[in-house]
Amino acid sequence: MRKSKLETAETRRRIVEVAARRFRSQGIHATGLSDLMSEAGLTHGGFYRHFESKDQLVAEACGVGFESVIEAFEDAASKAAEGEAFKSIVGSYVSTSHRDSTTGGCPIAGMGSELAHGDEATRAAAAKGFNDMVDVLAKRIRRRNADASHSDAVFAMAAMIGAVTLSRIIADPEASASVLQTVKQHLGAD
Amino acid sequence: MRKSKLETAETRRRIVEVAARRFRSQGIHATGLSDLMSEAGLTHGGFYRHFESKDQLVAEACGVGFESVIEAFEDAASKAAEGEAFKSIVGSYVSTSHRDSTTGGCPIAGMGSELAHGDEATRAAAAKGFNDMVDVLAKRIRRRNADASHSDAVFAMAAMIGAVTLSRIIADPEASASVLQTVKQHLGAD
DNA sequence: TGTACATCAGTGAACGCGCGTTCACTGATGTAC
DNA sequence: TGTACATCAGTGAACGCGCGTTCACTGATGTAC
Repeated sequence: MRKSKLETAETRRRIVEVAARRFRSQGIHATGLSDLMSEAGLTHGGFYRHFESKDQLVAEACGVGFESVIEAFEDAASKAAEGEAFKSIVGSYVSTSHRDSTTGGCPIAGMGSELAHGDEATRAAAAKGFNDMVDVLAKRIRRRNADASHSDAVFAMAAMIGAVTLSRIIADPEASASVLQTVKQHLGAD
Repeated sequence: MRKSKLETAETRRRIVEVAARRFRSQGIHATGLSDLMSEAGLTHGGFYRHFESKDQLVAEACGVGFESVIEAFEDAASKAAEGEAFKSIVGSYVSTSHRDSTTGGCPIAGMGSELAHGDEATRAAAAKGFNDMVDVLAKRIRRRNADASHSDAVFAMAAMIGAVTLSRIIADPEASASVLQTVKQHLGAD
């Protein structure tokens, strides 16, 4: 039953992608490896041919999750009109469609409180992801100097993450959307 | 072995308090009822004399958690100089001591991503807690009208929640504190 | 290039464990007379 | 106020279940000659 190197790499990639989706949408603790593996078309026994532990998968899935967010940032920026890239990024992040995204979304918004209790590699991946998001955002902020842009980007990201986290907790659709709208407006992206 | 009504009420209160502490510091899924009960000085079998389910306890513990945060808000405000109440509240929330608090802290910062998957009562308790925090904060914001103060308070809370969530994920103490400092500064509370 | 053998991806059963929940039981509390 | 009985808080064992992890096995892939 041995698979070719290509197939093996493909399988591994598929497991990480499924994990990145499920961890973000359901949470880390709430997602079992058996479910994950069967969604990837495998039985759970094979998991340890690819990973040392669930923790290792969490860290990798976290990294992959951020990659998709960074891509979305770049996308939003490139589609925006001249000088509107910042607004475009904020608008795409602080949105009902990000809130309702079951397959993707920002790892910090989706599993933030669980990441705080993650192992070293997981927290490192999350911190790197955050820094990457900040850097992409900072580049789109017009300020007198780079430090000011960076500081503005950190602040904006904190508000954006808080907004999406809150919007997912608040069950009433109007109240939930209102939080998003308020934060978007205060960041000058409405 | 039956206990008096007073003792029963006291026991129940103790379970909720222990739960409010542990859920916030370790997360909901990561906290077992057996651990909880033994920390409250009981065996786990007695749990269902007080609660219908773990979910019910989660909702109540969430409510109790917010009460302590509201208290901290009022405390910070009352100790502040004239016109500095807003700064004082933000400063106490966006702080390393809140970040490092193992026994308390804001339920949304401590278990935000898990609350998003909570049952109806839990999410209702969380939404109420958020609105309460916003209201207390809004009262301390001097603005032309109440709506503007409320809007400012929602925005500030989102940034504050994001900041503490992030600071708990980022392992490097300097980088973690820097996020807190940046957000505090942008909210005018440094 | 062909052959013999080692490697290892994936299977499926099993491991020990802790989870939330249930239950028979105990005996002090609360209540009805 | 005193007594008989029902209630029920708490115990400790057990329930079924799913968790993360391990392992013997299969057989195609990869490798060495």
